[in-house]
Amino acid sequence: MNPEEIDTEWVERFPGLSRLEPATKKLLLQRSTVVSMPESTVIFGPGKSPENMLFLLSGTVRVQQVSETGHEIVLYRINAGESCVLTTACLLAYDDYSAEGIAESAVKAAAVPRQVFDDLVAQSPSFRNFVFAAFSKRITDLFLMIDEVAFQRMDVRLAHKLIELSKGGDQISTTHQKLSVELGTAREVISRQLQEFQRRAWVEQSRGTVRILDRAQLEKLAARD
Amino acid sequence: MNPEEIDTEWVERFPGLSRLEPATKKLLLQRSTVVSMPESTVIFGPGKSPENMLFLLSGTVRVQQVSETGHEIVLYRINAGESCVLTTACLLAYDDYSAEGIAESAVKAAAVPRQVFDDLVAQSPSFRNFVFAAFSKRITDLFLMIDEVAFQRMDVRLAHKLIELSKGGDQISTTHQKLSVELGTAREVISRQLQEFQRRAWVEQSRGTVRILDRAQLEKLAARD
DNA sequence: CGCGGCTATGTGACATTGTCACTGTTCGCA
DNA sequence: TGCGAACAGTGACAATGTCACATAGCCGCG
Repeated sequence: MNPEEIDTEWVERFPGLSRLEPATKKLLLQRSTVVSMPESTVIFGPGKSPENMLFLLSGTVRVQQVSETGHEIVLYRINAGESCVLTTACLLAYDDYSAEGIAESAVKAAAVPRQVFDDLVAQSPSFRNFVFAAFSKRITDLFLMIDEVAFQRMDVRLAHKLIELSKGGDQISTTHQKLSVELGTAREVISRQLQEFQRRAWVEQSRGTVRILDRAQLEKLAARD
Repeated sequence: MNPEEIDTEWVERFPGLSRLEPATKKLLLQRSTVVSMPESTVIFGPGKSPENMLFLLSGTVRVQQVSETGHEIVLYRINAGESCVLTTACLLAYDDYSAEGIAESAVKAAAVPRQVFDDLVAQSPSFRNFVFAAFSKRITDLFLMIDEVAFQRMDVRLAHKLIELSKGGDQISTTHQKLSVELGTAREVISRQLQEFQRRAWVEQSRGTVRILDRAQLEKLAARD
């Protein structure tokens, strides 16, 4: 909790919630607290179920999975304006699973107690709509991810990920190791693919960064699906 | 709808619903209709959103995905006692996606109109609980599936799938092609793996069937994760 | 400055899996 | 009986994963 940054109007700036009934907004604001967490905080994980539902106001949370074999893969990210509802709900129901949520940057979020969340779902049709839409989006995204992991070529997936991580810029600060976790593959595979991209003058590498030289070509490859 | 098979007590036999409040049960029974569908019915799919939520009373529904490349993979099955809530909800929210649900056997289900479903969520805490538990289970299962597809060896996955499909018996009626769709791989890969299993005398093959000879060895391999 | 120690990256050999283009086999049925 | 469709087998090759290393850049510290 960060007193000087309390924002009693956060609901208005939350895309999915601004159209709620006034009474619902009031309840949300009254019964929630705004919390801040530094980068790298483990927000939830094995044996660490949160007791609150979070609504992300700023920052991003990376949700990833570590399998028994030590392999890791990034499942998805929760950005400002989205909620952890589903992941939180999952943890409440099945606390023996292996995904964890990590603050990828400093994070500010509204924490809503479980009971309040339940009341909101009961009271507000538009809040129900918001929650079910979030669940639905997540499930359909997971469907697409399964399809990609199972059937997509690595070069296409890497090109796609580079475009995504560049966020419009041309410089990406990351390592081959981190990229391999993003895609659920081995570091060596990333190294080889990046070398091939470099050979084609699509990217330029230096220790810890990848610079995009020919975005158009990368996008063309990424579109192959 | 199948008049002679109407079962006004189905709610009682539904594991997740039998503990609902009496008023909720009554509402469910009054406002739903029991429908029957023959095997191979496409219950939902691209461009075919159902207007009702289904609660499966008997039979199973296979949910699979067809990607643009023509590859297929089975995502999960819905068995008697479970509901299509999530998949249906997904379709309502994002009707441009590619998963489809197919009756794997003759299916009997209770159809609940969307509006009634919404009312139930609003009214009944235990129905909410049921719905969120279903969503949560599905999402955690999808997490596990992503992990398996990304990191598990094919022989382990096939052994696992054979055990699962055998349902305790030793005879499985399926083709290499169907097994490849179950695991999201190519038919040739299944053929090779089954030949290896056969060489080790773990299974016996004939056209359209696989017979398990050494379940213990298959289970031992399947446990490798 | 130079020297470890750490992290990041490169490399080659090999195993596994996916793809392609076939062939052969079995089954149902006209 | 012959034909077509579905099912299964095969070999060559490409793509990806695994392993055991080697090499290179970075940083703090004496």
